[in-house]
Amino acid sequence: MNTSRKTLTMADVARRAGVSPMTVSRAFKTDSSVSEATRQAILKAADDLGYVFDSTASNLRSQRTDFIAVTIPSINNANFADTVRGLSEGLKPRGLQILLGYTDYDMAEEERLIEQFLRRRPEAIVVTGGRHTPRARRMLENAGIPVIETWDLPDKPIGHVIGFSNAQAVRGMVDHFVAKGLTRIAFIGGDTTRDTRGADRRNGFVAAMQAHGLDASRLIAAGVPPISMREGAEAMARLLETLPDTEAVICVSDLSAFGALTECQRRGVDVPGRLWIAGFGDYEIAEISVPALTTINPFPRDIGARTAALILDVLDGKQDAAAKIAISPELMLRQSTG
Amino acid sequence: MNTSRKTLTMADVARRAGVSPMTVSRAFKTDSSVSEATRQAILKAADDLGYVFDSTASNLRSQRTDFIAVTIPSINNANFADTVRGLSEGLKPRGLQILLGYTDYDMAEEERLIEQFLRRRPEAIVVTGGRHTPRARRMLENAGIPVIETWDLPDKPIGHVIGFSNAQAVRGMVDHFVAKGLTRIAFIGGDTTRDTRGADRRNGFVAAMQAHGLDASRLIAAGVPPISMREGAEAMARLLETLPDTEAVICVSDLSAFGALTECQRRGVDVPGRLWIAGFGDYEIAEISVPALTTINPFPRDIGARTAALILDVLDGKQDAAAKIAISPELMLRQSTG
DNA sequence: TTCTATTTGGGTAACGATACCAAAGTGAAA
DNA sequence: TTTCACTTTGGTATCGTTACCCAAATAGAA
Repeated sequence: MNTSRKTLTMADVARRAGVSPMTVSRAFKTDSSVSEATRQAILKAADDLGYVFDSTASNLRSQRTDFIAVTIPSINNANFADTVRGLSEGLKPRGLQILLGYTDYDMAEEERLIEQFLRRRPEAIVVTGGRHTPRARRMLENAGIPVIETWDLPDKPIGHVIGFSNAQAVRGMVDHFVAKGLTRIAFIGGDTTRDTRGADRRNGFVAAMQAHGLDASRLIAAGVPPISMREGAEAMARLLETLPDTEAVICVSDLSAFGALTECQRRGVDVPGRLWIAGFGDYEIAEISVPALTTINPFPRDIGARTAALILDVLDGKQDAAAKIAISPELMLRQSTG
Repeated sequence: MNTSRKTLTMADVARRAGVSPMTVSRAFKTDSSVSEATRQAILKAADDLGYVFDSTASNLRSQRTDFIAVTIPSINNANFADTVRGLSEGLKPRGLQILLGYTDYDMAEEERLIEQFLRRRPEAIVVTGGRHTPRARRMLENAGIPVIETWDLPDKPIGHVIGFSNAQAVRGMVDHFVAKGLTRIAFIGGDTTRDTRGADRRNGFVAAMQAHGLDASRLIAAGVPPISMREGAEAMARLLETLPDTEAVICVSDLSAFGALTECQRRGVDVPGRLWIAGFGDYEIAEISVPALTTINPFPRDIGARTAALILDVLDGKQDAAAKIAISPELMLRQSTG
């Protein structure tokens, strides 16, 4: 095919099709005014030559990249993956490309990522959470593009917000347990504030317990966040040894909850007979494990879908004020809690 | 801060720092020849103004984007996520950015994605699997950049290959079961060839069974790939009803294997007492579930890390011939198989 | 002090597409 | 036929950075 390594440009295509480069440019845009006949001739010529449209030139001249920058804490998390899926499905019809990066739950890394991304001139930027380094915050404020914070409801948003209060969601779970007559409730989570949403959940747990006048000190720290199944199992082992009279455990995520459940299975501890276990996130495993896990569904895909819809509205000028969209997480009661 | 919406350029920074734009450009590259004093002054000036480097212009002029395009079947799969992690960690020190897209196990979608990506002029492109539409294959062949196919060992690679034979990996599992004296072995997988690696695994199962002179017809089709926990559970229900004398089941992935296991738990079928179950992928759940699942570890992270290393070598000109790197998946024997 | 390396900084053109403006072509109405 | 409204095509300059080439400054050697 294209054996010569010389770069082909629209000028080459234009020459072959007997038109001007300008017309070639138009032929490659769906909505522009070229007669269908010439467009087909041009696309044919381009195909014959093996021409590949060069976005880098287009980006510079048109000052549009069609990139939407998205940062998530981890690429290996089904919840965030669902948000990205919702986002990308909403953006695809408009030809917007996601520029995805993960911060590894590290705000310094997030700052670096945001800086790298802004250099690439995205049309908008979506970040996870409402907490950032001061410099990251400043960069976002001055970026001159729509900024959407997700998975949280920060007090002082940078721009748009689509999320929920992690603390309040956990409070709902605690309220439910207390209503069922439980008092000795524990929380399993990471041992730092690195995962800020995880820390918010723990804070929500403590606040809710205190609001009920209950002991909020049954906190099992299970290593550096994000904690997963293994850490959940280890934490449960410690819980069973140090606080054997615990009646229920709320875990920072379904993954740690499932790990905790497996530890009970290994030790012959009956769930929910002797101990209740709940998670967070409504991962697939929560629904299918035996027993199925009570959890909280924050509708990750919706977060993504609504973020996409918002971005399109803002880019279309249909939305000028900063939006604040609250998602209502749903308590999913299953067998692991009675 | 930067209230005016007018775009700042290097010329603005140059004026403020009292140097030429050319020197500003040098100050933003780490290895170029500017005195440390002027560099600091320039960076200070840039920071004062709120200048943000414009990659789009840089990309065009330098004909380098520092993008590595990567397509994976699904963003919601821990195996592929691990590969991406290995990749991005290997590429980060060189300032290479991953441009990630997912095909949803659809070759037509992969073709569209590849076309979109090539327009952005990446330095290299990594694809999952060795099967593509003819047009996608042609585009990759003519892209003029390194192409790496992963997670497979195709007969006719486009360029470089880093992967393993899915069929052969499953054959190892069958061999093990047969050596243990089992003969009635079933396979649970998706019901189309949409997931080509999944289809390869099923083919490997059939070939291995036939090689042993055993009945290879115990194939449970469990819906449109990729199948996950729920489909695994449904398939197991069907298997237990239609072929109750089955001694062992190999599942196309650990997720479906775990789903199958939960169905056994719901029905009181003892695993491994009455039935063995094995998966593929060595997901975290395989190690922690009760019983732990026998599986095959294809070292997804290694695939990514070695792909990154290969890309760097090729870009450095240290590697000119097409590499063919075979990963050896490891059989992980756990409690679910005796 | 003179002269040769070496470092540091500047000028100019170009990367390849498209925004903007203008002209030519087309068909219907007058 | 002429005019007008509209569609289709072309010409030119430009987006913001950097490759390339060269000059000035500085350092070190003789």
